[in-house]
Amino acid sequence: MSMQEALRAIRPVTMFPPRWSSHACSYSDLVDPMGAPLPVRRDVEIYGESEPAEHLYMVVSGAVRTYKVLVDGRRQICAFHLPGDFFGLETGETHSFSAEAITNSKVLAIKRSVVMALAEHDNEVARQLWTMTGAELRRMQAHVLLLIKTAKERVAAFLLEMAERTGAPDEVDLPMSRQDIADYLGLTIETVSRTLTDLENAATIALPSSRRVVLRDRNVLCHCG
Amino acid sequence: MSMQEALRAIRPVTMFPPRWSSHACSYSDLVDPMGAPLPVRRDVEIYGESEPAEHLYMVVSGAVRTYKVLVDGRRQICAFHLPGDFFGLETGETHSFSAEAITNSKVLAIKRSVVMALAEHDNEVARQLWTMTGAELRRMQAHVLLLIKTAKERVAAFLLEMAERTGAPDEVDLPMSRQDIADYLGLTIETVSRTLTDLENAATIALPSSRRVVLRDRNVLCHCG
DNA sequence: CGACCATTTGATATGGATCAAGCGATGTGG
DNA sequence: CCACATCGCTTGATCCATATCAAATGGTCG
Repeated sequence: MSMQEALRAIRPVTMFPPRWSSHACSYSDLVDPMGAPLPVRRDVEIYGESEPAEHLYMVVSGAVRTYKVLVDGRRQICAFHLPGDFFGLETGETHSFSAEAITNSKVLAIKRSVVMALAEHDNEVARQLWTMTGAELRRMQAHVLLLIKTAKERVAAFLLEMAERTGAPDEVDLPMSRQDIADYLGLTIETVSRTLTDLENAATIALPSSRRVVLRDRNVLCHCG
Repeated sequence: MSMQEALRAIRPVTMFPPRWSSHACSYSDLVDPMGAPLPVRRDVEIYGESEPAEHLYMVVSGAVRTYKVLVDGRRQICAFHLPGDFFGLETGETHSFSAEAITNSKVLAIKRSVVMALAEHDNEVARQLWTMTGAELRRMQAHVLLLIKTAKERVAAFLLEMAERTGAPDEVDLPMSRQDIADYLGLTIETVSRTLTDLENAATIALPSSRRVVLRDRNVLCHCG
């Protein structure tokens, strides 16, 4: 039985209606049992860093960012999570990041205790948990390699990554703002914007609108920028 | 039974004498079964990236670096591994990095197939594997946060990390060269050197020798540099 | 239409890279 | 035992990619 099958097999216990008001309280206060996919509105926090990690999550629709804010206010986005992606599966007792919906999204919240109990008896579930964490690790390793490259290389790699992950071969609809992209790539919005303009001028990409990118020359994108 | 106890319980099958000649062939060609700690000389490769990941490793003594070399020759050191640390435990079929001894070291090589078989029957071993990967993930996340900071902050954080990990409260003996540090922090040797000199001039650290650092003001080091 | 927000574009500043030279240990051969 | 080569590290001078500051543009919603 795969992880996802296992998760699906858990009978929804309760479904909470989407009636919290903006940032008033944390999403995770409300989602105690595992339930049906829950709507989260744009920019609403799903959990905060250092909160106890009682759940892990799967994106059903929309997009989620996990991030950390440094003391001086700088924000580093750790990852973007798209439909099908799990997030919040750190092994420790508390979350190491915060998570917010980028657009109105639906996420499935799963009680850690339930998964852990399942893993106890089902080796396959335990292995899936490990594999998922390993995939996350690989992504972080790739991110480290990104951060030592030039602005052009980072933006190009980001576009390729997004194209890859959304499945669309050479057209991407970005759910996130320039600020989100900048905070993910360790750049400023101005540099991201300028780099995109440069790529467009070089006919490597096209920008029908600011959130829509057409990859016109994957080859050039791959070989740096 | 803990992971380490489990690993200890595996009877050494063969011990290979340390008789390979420098880079002539990969260390991992020689270490087929799990055996007693094996000596690896300074700068000798333990495994290369994209080699099949047949083993995972534990540092017994010395220090190991895992790294990746980009097409243009830049090298990014992903992690330093000190005695007691495991490395090479990616979940995929092949290693995603290369590993080399920084100083003459001893490493324990463990067959993945043996560990996997063990994990199959022993939930505790499976859980340990997961926890270790989770710890690695956290370290990578911390590394990403490092790479968006200033040179001074990176160097300060590096010194604190090393002090933390070696256990010595305020004196560190660095096993690695300035180039290693630079490639870990995403800086140049010149910048690392200058930053250390600045910290010394500010009486935040002392440098009895280039490889030995005394932390004189942890507080200042924590609050940036 | 007008306010607002995200994005782009322009001008300037700067942190760290690069290029280049000097210095201090360690080791080797005469 | 000392000249000398080597290697890792430090220091200095200059350059450049990206940040920063500032303003213009454009799209969206009341």
